Amino acid sequence: MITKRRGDVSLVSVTVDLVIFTVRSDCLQVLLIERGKEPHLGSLALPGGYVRDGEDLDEAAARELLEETNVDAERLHLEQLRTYGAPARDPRGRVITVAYLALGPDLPTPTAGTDARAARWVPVKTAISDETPLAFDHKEILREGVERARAKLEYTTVATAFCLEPFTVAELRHVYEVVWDTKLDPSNFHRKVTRAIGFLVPTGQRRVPQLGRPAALYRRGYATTLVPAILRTG
Amino acid sequence: MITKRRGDVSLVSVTVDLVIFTVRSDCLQVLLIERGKEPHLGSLALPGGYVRDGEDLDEAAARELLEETNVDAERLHLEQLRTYGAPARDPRGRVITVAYLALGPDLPTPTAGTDARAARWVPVKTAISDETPLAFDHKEILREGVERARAKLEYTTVATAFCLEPFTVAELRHVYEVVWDTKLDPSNFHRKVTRAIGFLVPTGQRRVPQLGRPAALYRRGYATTLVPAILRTG
DNA sequence: TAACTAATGGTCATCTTGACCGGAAATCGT
DNA sequence: ACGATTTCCGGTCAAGATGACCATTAGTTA
Repeated sequence: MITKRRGDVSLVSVTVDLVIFTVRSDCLQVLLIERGKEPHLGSLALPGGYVRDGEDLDEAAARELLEETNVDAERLHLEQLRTYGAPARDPRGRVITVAYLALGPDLPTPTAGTDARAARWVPVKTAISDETPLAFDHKEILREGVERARAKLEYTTVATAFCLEPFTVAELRHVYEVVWDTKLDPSNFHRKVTRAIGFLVPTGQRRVPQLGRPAALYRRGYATTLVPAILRTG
Repeated sequence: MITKRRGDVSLVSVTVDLVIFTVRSDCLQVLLIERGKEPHLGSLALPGGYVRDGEDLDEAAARELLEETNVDAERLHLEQLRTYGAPARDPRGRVITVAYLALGPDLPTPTAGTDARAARWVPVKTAISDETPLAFDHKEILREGVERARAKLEYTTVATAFCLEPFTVAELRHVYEVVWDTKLDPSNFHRKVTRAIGFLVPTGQRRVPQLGRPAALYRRGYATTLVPAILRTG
């Protein structure tokens, strides 16, 4: 293991890794790359990379997001998840990684990044299963990302980050159903979501669907916390 | 600024910083140290220190906790808060810090640690005010720690981490009142906490106070999430 | 024009919450 | 000894939230 010191202090490399979720084809999907170099060459992994000199952590996450998905971080919800620093988590030496959670609407199919052979969307159900090995400790990171996303839908308004504006209540409900993997009563969901203060702003427009009654269109409101919360039960 | 590289990759120093809260004399207090060396010599700061070779982040946090407070981390609630890595946050060079939140019962007055001239409890109200300068970005970290602690009391059972077992419902209520800086209705609070599943385990014992009716004694239950949650309102 | 589908509104029993009252169980002062 | 005082803790009640479910609305399709 390579170890350098600055004075009495050990030095480490710092990376950011991204858990990027979207809702695609009725399914919560995560962006994974096929690693293009060692270690773990060819393995599936979370996209990420080294934090550069003079770069803040959030900046590094936004930059990696742009590189891997060609989507401006402005349009996504991006928040820090947790930092992972087990001494042996990377065979190259002491590398700690700051994991970020990114939530966005159905994004363009990503191009392969610099260090990756390929990048693609993988259903979360597949990615977290034991049959899908992931590089480093990325499976643990992914699992915590899923749990964080699920929990945040309860008491924050982040679910709207999965929707392209303007969106319908049904689209928002679909997000909840997919992320939580449950069915929700359309009528009760409609009531909750429209009464929650600052959650949705009606545009006055309507969208005519393939089938059924046209639905009102909304934009995100100013609220970030959801009161009252929408709780998972059962 | 000192910068070293390993191959193409910049190397940074990693520290852990601790936001240690306790409830003392009707007041939420945070453990601060007076720095014993540069930079920010003499300033108030959060306790913390460098992560050592071969040491996991949680281990480093537990070790620093022990060094600064002489309290075994087993008895405290310890969780990662967030990682701070603004490029210029430390004049010594690139140093990122993994902040931890620690919650515990009224702890023994701490001894000064290795890098500190003195360590003492400071009321949070004082510590976050503009009249109290803190070293580095520690004021921002402290503010986020306070907000995290307040939020966690709503939907988790961590409030019991502030209590020495066994404890009474009134002691637990006191924790909520101090952390949230509100008054709570004793009767309604009693109903909520005793009905919340897995929150409290009755010991069958009672404690006779200076004044008033004896109170039943409880221990922590198995639950970590609080259902139903106890929400702050108004 | 009837059938179909999805959006959205309404009803109702149940549960939770906050405000508040009152009894229980201890100590203290006289 | 006995009431005053304090705190614990149980009970009541109205208001609001929730889940289950039905009804209406507004489109398309056969």
